[in-house]
Amino acid sequence: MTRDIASAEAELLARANKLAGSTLADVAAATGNPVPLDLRKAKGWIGELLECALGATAGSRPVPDFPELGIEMKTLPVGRNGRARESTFVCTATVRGGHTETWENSPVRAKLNRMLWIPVDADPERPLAQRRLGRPFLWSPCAAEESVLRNDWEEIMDMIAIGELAAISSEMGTWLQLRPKAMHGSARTTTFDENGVPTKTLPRGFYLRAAFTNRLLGHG
DNA sequence: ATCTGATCATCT
DNA sequence: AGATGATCAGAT
Repeated sequence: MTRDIASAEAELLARANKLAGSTLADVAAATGNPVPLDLRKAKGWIGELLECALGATAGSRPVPDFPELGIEMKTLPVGRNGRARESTFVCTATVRGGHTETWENSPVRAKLNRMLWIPVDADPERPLAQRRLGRPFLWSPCAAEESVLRNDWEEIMDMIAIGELAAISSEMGTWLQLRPKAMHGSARTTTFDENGVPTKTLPRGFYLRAAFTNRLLGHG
């Protein structure tokens, strides 16, 4: 890593650190965003608020939030017990088969390679506006962690490559899992079955299990 | 349509 | 209570 990337990364972390302890109402006021009553119809609101506050530039492109730094930012909803309340969406899964994607050049690895995690109070008893941000931290997988993540990814992608998407269960994967990622249950995208015939299927995404993010929170 | 941001709601 | 399966909003 070059020195300017390293310092830009440190500067991003410093800016995120200044937000630690703020309420969502504070951040919303500073960025000129209204706070919704709850997240039922604004599920991504906290993530979008923090992207706005920190100046993420990726938009909805399938690249890390801070492309020039190679950093992916994620909010991490934490319950009163200090543990993650939800899995973490990583990115859409390429479900169209073909064996061109490798772990090394996959979008999953590009995002997991360097992440800025921002814990957020997600106590459902506390009104959204009063929830506070925790202390952000940068993370990259160590060799052992990357090996597990890579194995999960390869098992899933191997099944997709041979047309066995329909047989993939959400229970596959130690830390990475494949789950529906769609507007509703009748959404469809194209995949290829075991005979190579184009077939419609529910779009899927890769998610990190809470068992994984809890390790990052010190609850391994 | 398909990507991003995720949490909700239900089942076990 | 935890995990799976379903769903909601916005950008391109």
